[in-house]
Amino acid sequence: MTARKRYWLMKSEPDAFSIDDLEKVGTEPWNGVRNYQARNFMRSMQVGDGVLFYHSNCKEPGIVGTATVSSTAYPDETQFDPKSDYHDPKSTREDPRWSLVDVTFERKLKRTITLEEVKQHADALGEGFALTQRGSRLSVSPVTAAQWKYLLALE
DNA sequence: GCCAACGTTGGC
DNA sequence: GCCAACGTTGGC
Repeated sequence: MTARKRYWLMKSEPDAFSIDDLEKVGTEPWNGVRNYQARNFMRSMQVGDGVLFYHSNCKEPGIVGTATVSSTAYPDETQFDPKSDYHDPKSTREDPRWSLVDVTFERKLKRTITLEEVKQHADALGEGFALTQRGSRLSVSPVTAAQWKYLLALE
């Protein structure tokens, strides 16, 4: 079964986990997502899908690199760990509530494509792009092939 | 640190 | 099932 490659935007706070951190570890389980919509997007991911890595809640928010999805979704272990910030007492092993995928470093962009710059291209990106949609706080969201191409051409 | 936007929770 | 209260996100 091969599905057509799809594309995603994944946000991370660089203080917590940056593109440099991903480069260092190579592959990271994308744990801690506790939003159903974001979770559902991860559950629909396929190995090989492209990821735009976005730095949020920092001095210069923007797209800083690319990664690839390197596993399909599986249960996020941190939900079962009482000591974790991400612990969810309502989740059970029999019926895990939260999933994650593994994300593997691909490359850092030569420069940050800042949120400010992305906004200047809002019209070209069209509707339904998370970063230019007002009020969108989803940490995982879909990107079209056209948006992917357009954004990386800005680099 | 402020605050708008939005998701979740829980009383009724 | 409504909705007020509360918590979180994330730009600024």
